[in-house]
Amino acid sequence: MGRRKIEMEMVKDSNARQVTFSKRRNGLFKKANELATLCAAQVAIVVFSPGGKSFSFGNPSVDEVTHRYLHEDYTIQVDPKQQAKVDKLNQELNEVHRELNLEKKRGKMLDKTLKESGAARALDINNLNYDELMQLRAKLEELKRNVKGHVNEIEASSSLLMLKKSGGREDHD
Amino acid sequence: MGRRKIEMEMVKDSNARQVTFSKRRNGLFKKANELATLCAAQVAIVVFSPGGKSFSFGNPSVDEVTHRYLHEDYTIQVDPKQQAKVDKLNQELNEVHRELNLEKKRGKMLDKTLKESGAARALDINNLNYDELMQLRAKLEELKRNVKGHVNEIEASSSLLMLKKSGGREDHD
DNA sequence: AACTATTTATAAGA
DNA sequence: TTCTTATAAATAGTT
Repeated sequence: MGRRKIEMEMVKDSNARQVTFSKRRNGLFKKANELATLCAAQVAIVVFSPGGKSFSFGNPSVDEVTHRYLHEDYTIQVDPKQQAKVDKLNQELNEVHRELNLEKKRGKMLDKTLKESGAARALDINNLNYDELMQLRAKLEELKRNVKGHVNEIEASSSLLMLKKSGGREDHD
Repeated sequence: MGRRKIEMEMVKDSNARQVTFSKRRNGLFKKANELATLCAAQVAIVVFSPGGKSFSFGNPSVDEVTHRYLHEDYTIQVDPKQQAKVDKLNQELNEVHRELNLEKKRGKMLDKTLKESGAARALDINNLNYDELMQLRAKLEELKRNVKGHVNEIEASSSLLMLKKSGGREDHD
């Protein structure tokens, strides 16, 4: 779209490629914003440059949209006689997910706070003494032991309960 | 971009909005595909229509790109004298993450298997007796109690160790 | 980073 | 929905 039509293959010159990447990334994000605005749609885009740097666009946010995508509502199709029981179990499961999400949010806040004081924080880590480091290491090893079983339990229960999604889903490419 | 210039606000007529959504979603995915092809970039897009239906584009796949985004490598910047200790801790942390990811993959396989036998599976749930349902419920409650603490531990440790990422990251909107 | 000749996307109409 | 077409927007090559 410009002075010449170009072949749809990787731009060979790495400088030209970087320029094209930058221009088209901006174009893509602008289009995404227009789609969200005009159509009241939610949109999330994540792009990695060839150099491995990430760029993102999200409306209302990358996290909210990807979370919705990854956790699209699943509902069990059951005999109406059993519906009450299943509803109760679904409620339990939703509660677990809600708690997980709350904790993740809290974790992010923590991350953000820590990142904001970047340099100072690095110092703190440098100043941990050997005992403190070993304590942290032990904690991580305990975590490693526990995480495996718990994730298994969560996934198994989820699999059991989340069988049929409401609404459709289309994939392209 | 056509017969007339339009205002950048939600299209009021819902039929027109649906048409615009459909056209522009295709345009957006096409642009994304071109960006990936021309620039050897990775791109993931998730869109929810106002009606709540999801559409996605991914190169090489939505999952691969979002996973990379959510797990971008974080590395601590430290005094070289302390580097050895920190390397060891980073290794521990990476091990935890690797295990988490492995378990998630296993969970997905399980989900897939279960979904493939959709109808039959619904029957199985219907045929759980009351005791079995209560057992499952108890399991979920136990999970709920444990999940909170464990996620806390993981996030706290992560926050401590994942301070400065290698490579940058830019957010738009 | 700005410019501009072209190509591409798309709003409206059929 | 799909196609057509007039026009707006994006962008490839240039400066």
